[in-house]
Parts: sequence; structure tokens; C-alpha cells
Amino acid sequence: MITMTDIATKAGVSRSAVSHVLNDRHGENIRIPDATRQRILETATEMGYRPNELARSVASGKTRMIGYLVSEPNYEPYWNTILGALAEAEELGFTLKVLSVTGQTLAERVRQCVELRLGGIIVRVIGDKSLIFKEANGAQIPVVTVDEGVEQPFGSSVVADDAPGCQAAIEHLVQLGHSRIGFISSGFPQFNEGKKDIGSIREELFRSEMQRHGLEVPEGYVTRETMAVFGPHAGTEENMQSARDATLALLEHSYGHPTAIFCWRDETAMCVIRVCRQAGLSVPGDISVVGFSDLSTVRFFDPPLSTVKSPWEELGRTAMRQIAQRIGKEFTPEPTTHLVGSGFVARKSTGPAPV
Amino acid sequence: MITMTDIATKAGVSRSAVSHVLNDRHGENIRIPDATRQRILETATEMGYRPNELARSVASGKTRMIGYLVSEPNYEPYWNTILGALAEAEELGFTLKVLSVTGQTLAERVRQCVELRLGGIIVRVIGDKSLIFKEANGAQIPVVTVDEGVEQPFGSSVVADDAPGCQAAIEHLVQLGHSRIGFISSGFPQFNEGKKDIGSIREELFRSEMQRHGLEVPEGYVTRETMAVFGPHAGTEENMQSARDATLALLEHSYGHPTAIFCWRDETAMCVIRVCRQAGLSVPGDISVVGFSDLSTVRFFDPPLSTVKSPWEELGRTAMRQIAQRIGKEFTPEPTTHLVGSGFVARKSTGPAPV
DNA sequence: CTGAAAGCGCTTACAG
DNA sequence: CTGAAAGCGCTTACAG
Repeated sequence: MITMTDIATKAGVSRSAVSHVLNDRHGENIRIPDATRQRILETATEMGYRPNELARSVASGKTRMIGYLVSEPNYEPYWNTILGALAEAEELGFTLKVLSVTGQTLAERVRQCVELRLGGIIVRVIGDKSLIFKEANGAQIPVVTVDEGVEQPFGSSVVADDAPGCQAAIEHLVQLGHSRIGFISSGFPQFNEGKKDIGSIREELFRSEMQRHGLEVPEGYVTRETMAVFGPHAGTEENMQSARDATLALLEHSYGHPTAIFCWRDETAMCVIRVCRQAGLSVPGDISVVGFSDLSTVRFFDPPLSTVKSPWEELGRTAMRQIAQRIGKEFTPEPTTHLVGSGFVARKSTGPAPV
Repeated sequence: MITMTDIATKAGVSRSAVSHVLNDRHGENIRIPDATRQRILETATEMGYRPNELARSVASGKTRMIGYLVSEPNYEPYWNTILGALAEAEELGFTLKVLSVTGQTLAERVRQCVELRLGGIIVRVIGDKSLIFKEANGAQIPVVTVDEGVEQPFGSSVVADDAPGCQAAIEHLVQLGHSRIGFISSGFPQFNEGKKDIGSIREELFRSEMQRHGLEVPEGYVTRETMAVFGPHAGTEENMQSARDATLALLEHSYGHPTAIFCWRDETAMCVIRVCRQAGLSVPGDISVVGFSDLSTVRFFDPPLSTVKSPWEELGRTAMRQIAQRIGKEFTPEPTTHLVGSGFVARKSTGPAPV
């Protein structure tokens, strides 16, 4: 590879001159005549010069590489968030390095982040994150967590605002004439000392929206489910059992089944539709079903799923923008929170309430 | 951040000594007494030293950063391949940087690869790739293409071998008693001057497997479809029309409809099932349907889809292993091809042929 | 306006 | 066995 020195000798100027014109640096003490500037530029392209970004980073102490720490990158929502960050990074002239972490590898990945002198870190990690904040603080690297669901003790966080989507979904069902609406929520909190998760948040949102419309949520109209949606067990029949049970409980409710079921995630909604069909109910003829996420293949489902559209990509973009904003400024660890709104997309799994 | 010099002064040794013990370098001319070694190690940890990987790369001329150039990272098969490469990279002690490319940004991304002095590049790019090979060759960076479907003019390539999965699928259907099997193939070649794509390859595989079983493929038992599966139009009803037509042509065939339909991709299979249902046919009672890919959500479909399992992740791992193998060796651009086998997973969309 | 010089944090032959 | 020195490719005050 050819270097700045090569250009300098060939063009008969100093290395600093080359550095200045190649970086297009003008200003008070730098004024290089157009003639030499041209000559330098020409010999550079003619020799096929490619600056060494690494050396540049070492010398300047600045880097335009951002890290993205993620636990389960194969889950579509997580992945889409990464892609949002990637797209934004590229538009802003940064470069993205994704590091996957598990409980065992977390420490090593964090170490890599500081050894690579990353300019910032976006974090989407399940489990304890204190090590990340500790190390990153020590190395003065800004951190922002993204889509981490609930409360984060440190750093800036960017989270999805489920409220607008939830509101639109209920609005949609109400306009279709539904009043008996059930909800299938996350059953995971009971395994985590009652710690809230996004399912709990969505359930609360559901309840308050129902209330706003003056609609009752009878005892037993909210059921729970703990199916795995990624990992080795995802999709086995046993794994789906809890979703099936949650659906059946709704279908067999003593008040009669709800005319619409709102689910805390798309995978649940797909299970619900299957169970309804097996129970002889047509969707949306007899019962409407709404999901949450808008996974990419859900539009190919039969029927195409009406669902809340979570802003996965925008979440990543916003996180990246936060990082970009913090870089360069002196390090300020005071935490902030940014909300990104959700939407709703009506497809074919919802229809008029049966009369 | 504290540096080697800091450690050297504090421990009262030379910087080279520090470098040697921190890199655990022994050998002929290097022998550092255990006492000083210990002292260096201790002061390093005690001062919280973190080596600067960038500086190390500049000084040594080596880098453990690999690039992954990809066109449509949001399409599940493509990102699963990325994740395979990521996992393998991390296990091998490399680090992965993903760069997304479009027609417009390709040149810039390639430039970034060489400016970052990447150790290797994995390529999964739709369209012309000659620029990549040209630049990478100039910079002596090994390139391997992955999952690029058909013939690649340069570099090493890693591709999925669709044969075993296809074979298993037909075997499965035959054992269920099916003999009238239709195929829905890719219609894209007709828009690309007849250039083969993975759909064409799968169609050929289908035909030869049928022949091996002594089964006929009547005229009109292979239809074609050109639906978009990612991008803005994916999933709109108009977009799905071609898949619907391809299915109806099969269902209304003058010989009577096939008892099983094998599709060149999962999205098509999902459409087929929907159309069958609309036509009053139950799946798999009246007709069996097989997909191709094994997208993650296809197991939540109703019915859970029987499908060929493409080795997305393993493709990425193999590509990464190829890169790792080429690094360090003097640059050898002679092309090689590596096949990674596919499998088959029987779920609920296939059943005994109706009698 | 430009060049000589010191510096970024590291590696790596090479004397002694 | 260890240290002084040159080097990697760049940046950046600072003389002149």
C-alpha cells in the first residue's frame, strides 16, 4: 500500500502538506497554493492512494467506529434495530461493528470495545449491564441502550413508545364494533420475581385504553403465555402449549369468548389464529385477532395479520443519533430517555364484530 | 487511557519488555525473568491497562477485523448468514464489521474496506461485483462471496447445496403417497435475460428428483411467480397476485390439481396455502405444501410449514473460515467453491396423499 | 504560506 | 536476557 510519504516524495513536498490537502484542512495557519494542492491531489489519485483509517485514528485519538452489543441478534426485532443503527451510522459517516454477547462472553466483548477504542456503544443486552457501564465509563465511551423495554439505571436509553400503536389498535377494534376484547399477555414476570417486561407494559396500556373507551375487562379476559420465540425450543408443539392454553381459556370463558383478541406479540397472535381455526372459529369472521411487532412474514400469514407496528428500525436510528451527538462533546453521563412512537397496520385478521 | 509507557515507567522497565510480556511473546531472543514478568503483569492490571488494538494494527500491519458487504441485510436469510459469520468470527478471535451496500454506495463501502485495512471481506451483494474484486485485489485483501446463488467469476465462493434438501422433500412426499407433485418456481429469469437464479436451480433439482423416482412432471405442473419478499411492495395484495396466479394455474390444471405443491421459497408456500384454503381445499388434508428456506416464523404458520432447511448460518460460518484460512498466507486469488448441505424439516403442511 | 519536528501507542529486529 | 532505537502511517502545533 502506498503512503503519504510516497506521495510527498513524488510530489516534492512535505508530508504535512500532503496531510493538509488530503484532509482538506484550511484555516489561519494553513494556506497551500492551488498549484501544489492540485499536484498533490493528482499524484495521490494517480498512485491510487488510500488513507489508513487506523493510523489516522491512532494519531488523532478519534475514531468513527461504533459498537453494537446485542444478546440475541437472530430475533427479528433485535436485528431490525441493528439495521436501523447501521443505516444511520453509514449516513452519518460512521461505521458499525456488531458484537454478539452471551452471559459468558459479555466481559470479553466489552473489553474488545475499549481495546478497539470505539467511539460509542449501543447496547441491546438481556441481563445485567453494569459491567458495560463500568468499563465504558472508565474508557470515556458514551453508551446508549436501545429497546431495553423497561427502566435502565444508567446511560441514555431509547425505547419504543407502545402507547400510540396500542391506542390505534383498540380504536380500530372499537370502530369495527368490538366491545368484548381479550388480551394475551406475557407470563414471564412471574418467573422473574414479578419484574415487569414489555408484555406487562402492553397489558397496562390495553387496560387503560379499554377504560378510556368505557369498555370493561372482565376477570379472566387477560391470560398469559410464556412461549419461547427464539432459541432451540421455539416452535415445538410443547413450547406452544402455553399460548394454546391462554387462547383456550379465552375461548371457553364463562361470559362467552371475546370477539377480538389482542396479543402482546405476533407469534402469539399466529398461535391464537391456529387455535381458533381448530376450534371451528373463522378469523376474522367469528373472531378478530391483533398482534404486536409487525414481523416481516406476518403479512404472508393466512389471514395477513393486523398488528401494532413497532418502530424497530427507527429505534436503532435514534440510538445512533444519540451516540453521534454525544461524541465530541465532553463526556456527560447524565441519563436521558428518548421515546419512539409505534403505529398500527390493519390487514385481514380483523373484521366487523359478529352480531 | 493508560499506555504501555505508563506501565514501563511505573514498573521501571523498558517499553519493549512490557510489550513482550503483555503479548506473551517468548522465544529465542526473548527471555524475561519471572519476577519482572510478574511485576509488569501486576502493574498492568492494577493500572487498568487496556491495549490499543488500533495502534497494534498500525504497528504490526495486521488486523483482525473482517468486513461483510451485504445488499439487503433485512431479508432473513441474508442476515442469518451474517450472524453465522459473526459467530464464527468471534470464536476465531476476529471482529466483524457489516457494511450495507446499494448500487449508489457500493464504491464508497469498498473504499471504506480498504481504508480500514480490513483483513478480509465477505460479500453478499446483488448486482455487479467487479469493483469489489478490483479494489480488494489491489489492496491484497482476500474476498469470499457467500450464498451468491449461481456462478461467480472471481474469488472463493461458498454456496448452499440445495440438492440434499430437495431430495429429502421429494422422498418425504413420495413416502406419503404423492405422485402428482407440482412446483412453483421463480419467474425472475425472464426479466433478466434468462439468467438463472436459485429458483431455476431448485426447479432443475425438482425435475431430476422426480425423474429419479420415475414420476412424471406434466406440462403445466411447473408454474412461476415473481412476488417481492422484501422492500416496500412486499406483502401488498397486488404484489402477491403472481403467486396467487401460479397457484390457481396448478389447482385448475386440466389433469386435476397436484396432490402436493413444492415451492421454491417459503413466502410462496404461505401464499399457496392461503389460496388453497380460499379454494376450499384443506392443507394437508386435500393438498400438501412444501416450502424452501425455513424462515424462523414459518413454524408458527397455520399449519406449521414443512420445508427445506437452507443452511444460512453455516454458510456464513464457512465463509468466515475460508477468510481466516486465507489470512496470513500469501495472497492467492485462485478461486474455490465450497458447498454447504441443506436439510428438510417435516411439520404439518404435508400429509398422506388423498386417495 | 510551508516544512521540520514531535507525537499517537504500539511492534520488532538488533545490539549488547 | 534486556533495553535503546527505528519504524508503522498518520496528525498537529509551531517555527520560520
